[in-house]
Amino acid sequence: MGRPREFDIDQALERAMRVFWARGYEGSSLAELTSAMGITKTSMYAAFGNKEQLFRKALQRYGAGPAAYATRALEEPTARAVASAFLRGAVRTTTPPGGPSGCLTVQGALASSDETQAVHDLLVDWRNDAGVRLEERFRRAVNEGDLPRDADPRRLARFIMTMGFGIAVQAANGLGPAELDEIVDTALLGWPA
Amino acid sequence: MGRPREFDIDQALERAMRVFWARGYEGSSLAELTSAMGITKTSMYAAFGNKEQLFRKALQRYGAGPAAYATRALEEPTARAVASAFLRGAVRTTTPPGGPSGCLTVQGALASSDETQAVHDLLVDWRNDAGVRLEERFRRAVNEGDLPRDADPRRLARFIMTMGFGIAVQAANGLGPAELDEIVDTALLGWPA
DNA sequence: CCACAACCGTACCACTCGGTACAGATCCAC
DNA sequence: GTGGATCTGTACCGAGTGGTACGGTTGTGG
Repeated sequence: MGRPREFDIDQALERAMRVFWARGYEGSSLAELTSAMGITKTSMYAAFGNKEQLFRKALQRYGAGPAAYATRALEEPTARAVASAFLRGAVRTTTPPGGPSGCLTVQGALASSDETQAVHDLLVDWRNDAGVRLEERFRRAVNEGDLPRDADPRRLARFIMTMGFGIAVQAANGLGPAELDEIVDTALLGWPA
Repeated sequence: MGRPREFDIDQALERAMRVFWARGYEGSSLAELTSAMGITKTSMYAAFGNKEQLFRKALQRYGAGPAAYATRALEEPTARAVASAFLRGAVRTTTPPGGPSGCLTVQGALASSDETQAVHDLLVDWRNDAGVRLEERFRRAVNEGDLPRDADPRRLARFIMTMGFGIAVQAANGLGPAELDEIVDTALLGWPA
């Protein structure tokens, strides 16, 4: 039906994701986005709707790609292994050799002007969801006796999430994976049991 | 001498600081800034130079005001007390009852477009300086026998800074002081000695 | 009292922003 | 091969951006 699109929609989305990752939502202009995607504004609007929807799809891709470590970590056998895998995944993702430093979901829109509020809220939910999944995993660990009975899963999950966010900022600050791994080691010193 | 200015420059700067705090550098338009400051663009340019210099002065004010806890914490007698005071100060500053949540130096310009690069770099330096001061304090603690001889001051400082940044993100995410204090407790469980 | 210096407000500047109208190009189904 | 559907590029839109020119206003020093 009709003229087929001349660009690879997947590759274009990947490139848009990287721009958002490096520049944040507000800092990414349509000009830079479409230039990186190798298409014109018109094609972008036809394929993705508008800037906000492009960001939403880029965020989905981020969750399924670079941030998939967060979901994979939940499958580790013990709570400690989950925490460790989560944080080390965060380290690797926020310091990719050839890509932008930091975390898309943190740099995307931490502060919010009126018009970016929707995106801001979207990211708040995204980050909170990640924390909830971690909390549920730790709750399971308590039930399974993997964590002490008096351990507080919510508290532990919030602690790990806090470390993850902090790692994202440190990565944006210029710290490399080796230094961040040391920080993770330090953070896990007080881990229960 | 000429006509004296009709507004309180200190109060105007305070209000500008709060706008930057809530909106970030890019998200703060001159219209919103000057409206909050209660002056016109012309007066703002006459008094502060331009948007970037206004931000620099707002950042100075932030360091001397809301973020002064970071310097005060260094005066605590033990390394543990320093770490605790630092993080609890971060909690209180990032969750002010009537003010914007989060930390100006984190939300200000985490991601950087080309034109905000200067501000971005300024904030990177600011954050790194805070880490260095903490590191020096912990090094002193090792020398004084307050921390174990095999403790790594830089590593500990980076860990505490990471927690501070994470707390800022969690505050922007909606967590309150009580929940953040719990996280601080959890973080300090593994503190040496 | 008056000249000069500084401040204030309006009106404006070039530019960029996200977004769109429209015409031409390119394909598939019939 | 032709109609209709879709994609592409250009040219454009109104609104908002940071920043400024300029004339009117308000003060102080001589």
